Amino acid sequence: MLNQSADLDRLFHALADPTRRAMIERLSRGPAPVSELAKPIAMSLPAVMQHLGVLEAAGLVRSEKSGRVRVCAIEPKALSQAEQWIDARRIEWERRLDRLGDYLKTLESKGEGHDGQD
Amino acid sequence: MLNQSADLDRLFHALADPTRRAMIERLSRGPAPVSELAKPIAMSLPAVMQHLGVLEAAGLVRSEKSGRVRVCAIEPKALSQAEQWIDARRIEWERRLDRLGDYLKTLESKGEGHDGQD
DNA sequence: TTGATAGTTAGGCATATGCTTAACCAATCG
DNA sequence: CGATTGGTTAAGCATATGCCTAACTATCAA
Repeated sequence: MLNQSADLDRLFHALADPTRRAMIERLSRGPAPVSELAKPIAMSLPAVMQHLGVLEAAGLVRSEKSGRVRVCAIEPKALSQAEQWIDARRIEWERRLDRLGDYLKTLESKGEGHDGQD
Repeated sequence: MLNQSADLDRLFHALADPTRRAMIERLSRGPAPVSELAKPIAMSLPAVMQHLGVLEAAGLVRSEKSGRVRVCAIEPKALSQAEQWIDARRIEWERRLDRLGDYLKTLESKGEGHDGQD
């Protein structure tokens, strides 16, 4: 659990590209060899491989060579790590709003007749 | 709902930096002026402003000037957009595994005595 | 009105990213 | 074997990103 920040860097960076997201979308429908991943992408194969490298470095995809084809598959754990970070923020934010709401209610019941806006 | 992809690009890109995530973490505990955001960051003010710009461009943060201070606040809708994309992938992926599971169960009950591994 | 505070603009520079082409390697297939 | 298919490596280049310093503007306070 050390240096989780660098993991998140790689994770979100990997997701910040439409080509890479398209690759993930394809892979979430099932494993595929590199050439099939590349098919719908208007780009040279080496470029596709580089994107794949980014996805693997982020832990989002794992791939294995069998014969001369490299089969890629999604690694859903990484995705949920990203989700967890976002979730944690949302929870913090909502808790804050709840506290604020409680506070405002307290004001309301204590000093009837004030107009205390945030 | 046009060109949602560019939105996601900006969104994930904004999240792919530890300084920017730290700013979001701070803001999810409540609004703050730029100078307070900058305090824990070992970086020049202009650099912090640039990060803020990225966050605003991504729709993650909104800010407003009152007097000579600019007060920043989190914009939680943007975060949930990112979450939605991730969620959609997870759902696709899980549905696929369910189908696969069903299929394997079918095989099992039809051809008892085979050893059909994936 | 002068000075301090908070932010902004401009310009520049080092490194990272996203792509390309060309050449190369390794498993099939005829 | 020799050609083809699928992937890989290397080198190079254009643009984007992340930072800096210096100079500037706009409040607020004495």
